[in-house]
Amino acid sequence: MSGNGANRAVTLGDVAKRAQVSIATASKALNGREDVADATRRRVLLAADELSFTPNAMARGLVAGRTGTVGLLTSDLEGRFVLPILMGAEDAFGAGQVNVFLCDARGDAIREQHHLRALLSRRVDGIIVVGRQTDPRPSLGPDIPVPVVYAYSPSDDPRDLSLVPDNRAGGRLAVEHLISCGRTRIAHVSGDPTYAAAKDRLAGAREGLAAAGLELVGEPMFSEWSENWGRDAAAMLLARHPDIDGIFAGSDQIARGVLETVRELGRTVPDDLAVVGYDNWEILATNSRPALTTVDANLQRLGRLAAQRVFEAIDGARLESGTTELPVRLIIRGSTIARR
Amino acid sequence: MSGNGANRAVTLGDVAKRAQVSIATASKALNGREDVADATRRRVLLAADELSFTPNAMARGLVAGRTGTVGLLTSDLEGRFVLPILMGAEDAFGAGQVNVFLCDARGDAIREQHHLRALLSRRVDGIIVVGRQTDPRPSLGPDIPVPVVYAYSPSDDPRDLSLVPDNRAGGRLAVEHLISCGRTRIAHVSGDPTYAAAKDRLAGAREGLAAAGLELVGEPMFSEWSENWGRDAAAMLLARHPDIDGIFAGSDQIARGVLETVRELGRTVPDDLAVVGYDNWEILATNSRPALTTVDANLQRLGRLAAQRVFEAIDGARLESGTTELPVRLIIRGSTIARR
DNA sequence: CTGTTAGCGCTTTCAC
DNA sequence: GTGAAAGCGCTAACAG
Repeated sequence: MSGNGANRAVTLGDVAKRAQVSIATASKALNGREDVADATRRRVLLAADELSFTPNAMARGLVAGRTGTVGLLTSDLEGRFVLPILMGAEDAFGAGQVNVFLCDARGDAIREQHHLRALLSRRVDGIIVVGRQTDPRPSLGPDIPVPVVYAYSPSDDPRDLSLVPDNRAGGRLAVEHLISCGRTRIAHVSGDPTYAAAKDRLAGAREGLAAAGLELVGEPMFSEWSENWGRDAAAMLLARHPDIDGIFAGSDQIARGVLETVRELGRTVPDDLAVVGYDNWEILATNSRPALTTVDANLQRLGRLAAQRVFEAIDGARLESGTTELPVRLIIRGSTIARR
Repeated sequence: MSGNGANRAVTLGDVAKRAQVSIATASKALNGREDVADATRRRVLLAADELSFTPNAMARGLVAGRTGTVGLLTSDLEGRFVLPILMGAEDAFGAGQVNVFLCDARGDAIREQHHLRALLSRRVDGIIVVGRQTDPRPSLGPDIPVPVVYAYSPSDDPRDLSLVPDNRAGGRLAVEHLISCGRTRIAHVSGDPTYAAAKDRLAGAREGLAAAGLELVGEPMFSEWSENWGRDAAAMLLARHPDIDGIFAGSDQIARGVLETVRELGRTVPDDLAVVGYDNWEILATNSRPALTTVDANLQRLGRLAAQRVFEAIDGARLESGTTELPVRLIIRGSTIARR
C-alpha cells in the first residue's frame, strides 16, 4: 500500500536491536566511521537493509545544526529563470545531497514574508532569492540568520551578495557576432527602457559597435518585451532604414516578432538580414524559422555558483558583498548563419 | 550581516528565560493553548518578538511526527506543468504552511531514486509525482511509507492514485467550440500518435463531431509536438482540403505553426479559418496573431487536489486507487472569435 | 571496538 | 496556571 503513514517508520533503534548492537554502534556503522569491527558493520548494514531503514534527516539535523536544505525564494512565475537555477543548485552537490524548497511568492511581498518565515523555521542552511527581471529587488534585510544570495536580480542593498548575468557583455557579444558575420548596418529593438537589462544590453551593443568603428542604425527602439512589439518595431524599422542588414533584439520574444515581420516583408534571414535574440528561451528560439541565434545567460551555472556561495558561507567563509556579473555565451543558430 | 550561521539561533529556552517562565509554559503560550494566564502569554509573546524567535520546525517535527513538507518529484524539465502544480500544492494550505521540495530527476531513473531516498529521509508527509507527458509512468512502487499521488502522468500501477487532466473532454470541448462558432469542416493536426494525450484528444474531438452529425475532414495528421510540424501540416492540409474552416491543433506549439502557415497562404483567422490549440501555454498562446483559443488543463487546481489528497491520507483517510480525470476548460481568444 | 550518557529544541503528560 | 520530566531519533563524547 502506498501507506497511510500510520505504521511508525523504522528507527535506528530498530536496526540496532535487529543487529544486536547498541544504537551508538549502529550509528557509527551506518555512517562509515572507522572504529567499528567489519563483521559488526556488515550485520548492521544488513539489518538496515532488511528493514529498509531510512535515517531521519530531521533528527540528524537537530544535532548537526544543519539540514542540507536550501530555500529558493522566487517571484518568477514562469519558471524560466528559476528552474535552471534550481538545477544548478542541485548540481552543486550530488543529486539528493541537498534538497531545495521552492517557494513562489508570486510577486506578493506578504507571501514572500510568509515563505521566508517558513524557510527560517525549517532551518534551511541558506536562501537563494531569484527575481524575475534584472533590476534590483528589495533586500531581505541584514538580519537573516542564514546566508542569502541573490540570483538573477541583484539586491538593492550593496552589502548583499548578488550573482547576475552580465547583460553588457551579452549585448556586446551579440553585436560582435553580427559584425563578424559581415554585418555593418545594425539596429536594436528592445523592451521596456526602464529595465536595467535593456540599458545594459544596449550599452554593450554600442561598445561592440564602437570597437569596430560602427554605430547603431537609427535610435534604439524601446517598448515592451513582447512579440507584438517585435513585429511592429521591425515594420517601422524596415520602412525607415530599408538598408539594415542586422537586428539585435533585446529578448527572444521580440526577436520572434521581428523574424515574422521581416519574412512577411520579403526579406530573407539570415542572407539578407541577420537577427540575434536574447535569453535562449529554447521553446521560442529553437522553433522559429530560422532558429534563433541568441545570448544564453548560463543560469544553471549561476545557480550552481549561488549554491556554492551559500554552502561556503555556512562553512564559515564570509559572504562577499556586491554584485558579481557572470559571463554569458552566444548560442549560434540559423538566424545569423545559414545552414549549408 | 547576512550572518554566517555561527551565532546560535534563539531557542524556546531563550524566550522562556526572558519571559521568566518555564519552557513548557512558553511553548503553550506560543501555540495558543488555553491553559495559560493572559498576562503570562503576553509576556511570552513579547519576549519571542523581541528575540525574533523562530520555532525550529525540525524539533517540532521530530515530536509531532509530521513535517508539513511535501516532495514534488518531477521530470518536467521545462517546468510547464510542474510549476502550476507546485503553486496549487502551496495553495492547498496557506502560504508558508506547507513547503514543497522540488526535485528534478531530469528523466533519469537513478537520479529519481536518489531524490526519493532524500525525500523519505527528510520525512516529507507525502509525495506528488509529476510526469512530463500524459502517458503512464512507472510507479514508485507499493512500499513507499508516505502517501504518493501521481499528477499529470498517471502511474502504471492501477493501485496508485493518479490525477490527470481529461484529454478526451478537452478534445471534445475544442471541437464543440468550433462547431458553436459555425464551423463544420474541421481538421485535426496533432503530435506524436503514440502519446495517450494525442489519442484521447482525438477521441474527444470525434465524439464532439459525431454529436453534431459531423466528421473530421481528412485523416487526423500526426507527427511531432512542434511548431515546424504545425507549419508543414497546415500547408499539406490546405492543399488537400482548401475548404476547411476549422483546425483543432493538438498543442499550442502546433497551433502556432498552423497559424503561421495559414496566414502565409492568405487565409484569415478567425473569419476564414478558426484555430484551437491545446495547453494554454501562455507565452505561446497570448503572443500569436491572433491570440490562441486553447484548452487549459487547470493544473493549479490539479496541484491543489493532489496536495489535499496527500494530506487527507496523512490524516488517516485511505488513499483511493485509480486514475481520476479532472475537468479542463476552454480559454477563448481571437483565433476563433474575432475582436469587435 | 562497543556501549552508556548527554544532549539537539520542542511538545506533552502529569504533578503541584 | 505553571513547571518538572520524559522522549521524538539521532550523533558525539567518553568510559569500559
